[in-house]
Amino acid sequence: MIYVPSRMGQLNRRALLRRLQKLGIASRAELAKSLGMSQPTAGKIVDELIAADVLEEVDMAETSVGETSLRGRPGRKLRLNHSKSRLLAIQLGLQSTTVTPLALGIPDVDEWQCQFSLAPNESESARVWENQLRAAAKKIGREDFLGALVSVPGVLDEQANRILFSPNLHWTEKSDLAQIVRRVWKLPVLLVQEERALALGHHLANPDCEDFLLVDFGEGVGGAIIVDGKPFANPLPISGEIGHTPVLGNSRKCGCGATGCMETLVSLRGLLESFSTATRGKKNTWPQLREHISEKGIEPWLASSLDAAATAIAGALNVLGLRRVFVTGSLTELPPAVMAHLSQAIESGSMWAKFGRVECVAAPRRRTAGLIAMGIDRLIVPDSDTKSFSLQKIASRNQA
Amino acid sequence: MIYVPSRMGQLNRRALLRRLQKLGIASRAELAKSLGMSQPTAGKIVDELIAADVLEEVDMAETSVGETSLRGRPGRKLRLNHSKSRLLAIQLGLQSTTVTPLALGIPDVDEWQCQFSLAPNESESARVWENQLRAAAKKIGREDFLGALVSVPGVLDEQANRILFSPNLHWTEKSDLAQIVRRVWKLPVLLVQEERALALGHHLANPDCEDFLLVDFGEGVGGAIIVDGKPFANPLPISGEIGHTPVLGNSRKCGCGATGCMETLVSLRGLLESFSTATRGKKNTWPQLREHISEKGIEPWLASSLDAAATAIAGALNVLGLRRVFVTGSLTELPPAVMAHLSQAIESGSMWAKFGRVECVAAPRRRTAGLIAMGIDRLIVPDSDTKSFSLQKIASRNQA
DNA sequence: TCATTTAATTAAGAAAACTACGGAAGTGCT
DNA sequence: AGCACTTCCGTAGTTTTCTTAATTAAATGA
Repeated sequence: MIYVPSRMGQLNRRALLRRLQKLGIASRAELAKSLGMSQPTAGKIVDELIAADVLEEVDMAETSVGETSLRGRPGRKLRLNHSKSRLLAIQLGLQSTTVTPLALGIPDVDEWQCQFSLAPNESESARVWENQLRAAAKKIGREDFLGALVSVPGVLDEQANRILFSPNLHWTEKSDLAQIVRRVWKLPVLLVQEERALALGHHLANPDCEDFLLVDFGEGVGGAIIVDGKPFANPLPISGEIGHTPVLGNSRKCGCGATGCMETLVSLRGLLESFSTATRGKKNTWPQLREHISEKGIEPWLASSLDAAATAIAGALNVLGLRRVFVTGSLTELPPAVMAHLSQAIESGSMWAKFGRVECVAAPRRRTAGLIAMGIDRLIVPDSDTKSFSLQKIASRNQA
Repeated sequence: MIYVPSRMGQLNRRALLRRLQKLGIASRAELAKSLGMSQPTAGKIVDELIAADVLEEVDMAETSVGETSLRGRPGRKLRLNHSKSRLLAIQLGLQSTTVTPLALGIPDVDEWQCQFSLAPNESESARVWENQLRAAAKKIGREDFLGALVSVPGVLDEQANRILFSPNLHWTEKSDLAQIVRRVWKLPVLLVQEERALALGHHLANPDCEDFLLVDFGEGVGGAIIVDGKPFANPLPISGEIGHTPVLGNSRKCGCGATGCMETLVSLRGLLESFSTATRGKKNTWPQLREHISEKGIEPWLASSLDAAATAIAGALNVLGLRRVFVTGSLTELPPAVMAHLSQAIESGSMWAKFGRVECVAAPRRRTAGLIAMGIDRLIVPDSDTKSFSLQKIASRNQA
């Protein structure tokens, strides 16, 4: 059954759900007080969300929370429905695709129920992929999902739900991925840019961090921005493309077509290329690199690459007015000296370091959490796109 | 008389006023249709705003607008009140301070009624400044202003209405400028960061441009960002600090305390320094530079400085997902080849250029327009900071 | 057991939007 | 000029949604 937002004001519903995400667990009364809305309003919204299996009441016996004020009738605590799979998550990666059903609770680690590989350069990739999805669909079975969320790499047009540019998975540019998934599951489908999913996931798992830049090092270098607890977006279907910041004096060709992009230096391949050159071709694998660094420390060739990344990141921090960077991916697997160097270089280039502290720390990739966050935001309490608020009109429109 | 927002929902009022800013002139019916709200609602809001002297009806005889649908009763057109000074604008510059009353209509060029200079290194700058303001107050007389808007350089904490850091006007860091102005005029006072005012002004004058980066070249290099027609902001009192993006290989000391900031290369002083070096000290003035460039074109020393600026700008565009840059200030006074080079360099580093066009054009400084935009946004239709929307509560709170 | 305190629900009322309708103010045709 | 037609704007009454106030529920501690 698809969740149909009934007439209650969406803004309050969104606000309440966001707040609950932040608090993790809370009672109706706590939510009402914390949002400044009346108890009856909060109560009604909660009732609706429970009826729609979005929230669930928690038996307080099982959870040991000391937060409760000791006197008076204890509140019935609420949380995101942890016990029922409401979303279908699909991750499209370079080598493999994974699929899993998800409840709305925040998973500690990413776990995928199905995994299958797509041979690269397959002539009919889209068709093959669809068949693999069908197999996964059989395995997973029919639950009443609210929608499917697909994490995809590349440049994504969220409005049109289409991939504009994907240097490593060119076939996705021509196929309508959302359409394919919809054919298999007959659900609302939302494509989510990979890095943005990571950033959202980090935010959902660390709700106190409301403003940060996440930079993911892998095949390329991608970024995503959370401002005010929301993903930063704008009309252009591009954002956080920090890996393609030009680096003066760098002449490597990038997959994007340009020359000198920062990611040609610090992506997996970029680092290995520099490593190979520095060792005169003797060593060129990732484990060798790791070992090499832990023995020799940060050599000049590596320092200059890291500095290039730090420059781009510091520039982004200055322009965005942020003070926190979370780093995920390959760089976090190298000896800690690497992150230390990067962190130090970012700090020296960042304006905010003159007033306060700039943080740059490693973090795990939380893709499924990000997809959940997106699902809640876009499927469960959708934002009626209308910028002008005629609340009642919007409500009635949604009802239809 | 101070404008007290009465009970009508603020969101709709904001939306309506924004739309009218965008349209310039429109009737109640046009506004209602364009916003998707009902005519009675739009009518009521308009009536309120007229009563508060924020809007005025325009005699259609005088304006020749062909837009009107030819049949039916013609609507009574509305626009921002152009005939009455509602705001007091103050511009705090390095050499001089200027003051002027402003109506809400968008001025074509900045005009300031009073101007006075503050000798640098004055021991009691704050006190002297206050006295100068008092003189200006006498000259301007007592109109019923809604508030005062002060354009200030440096790093501004908008929340606290205080200057955190101002490398060229250190005395402003210690004094409470808002308090000083309030002592002179007894009005609500709003400090506005200089570059942000420029960006807002550009937006108000060109309402179709809803997303852009503005870069101002002068004593330093400052930037400001408009996303979705609104100034981009976040918790940190810093943003758009594009001039302090580190440039690899640049070892000039910056006023901010760091080394290698981009603005040490392309600020007025930075350019002249490079110019002087390139001509072995023979030439070092701005007119000489202008002439030199128009004779010799873009020499390598200049090209590399411009490329550094372009790199920072392109990086910002990629991260923010923007495709438009407006450049104001000194760079626009140089021969057109300079802007052409910059524009070209930005394009080659920007991701969006691979999908569509990236624009980089010169624009005039529209500071007063920016202050008006800020005044409308923050004084006339203030945004109740509350993020959770309990519309009625907010309304009653404002009433009190 | 009962007063106290806090939570949740119910009922009644108010705010701000909406729809529907009617008069006003134009154009264009006869 | 008169009349049909169209569009604008305001009034009146309705609907939606939130609020406050009152009530019931569920705990603690004397």
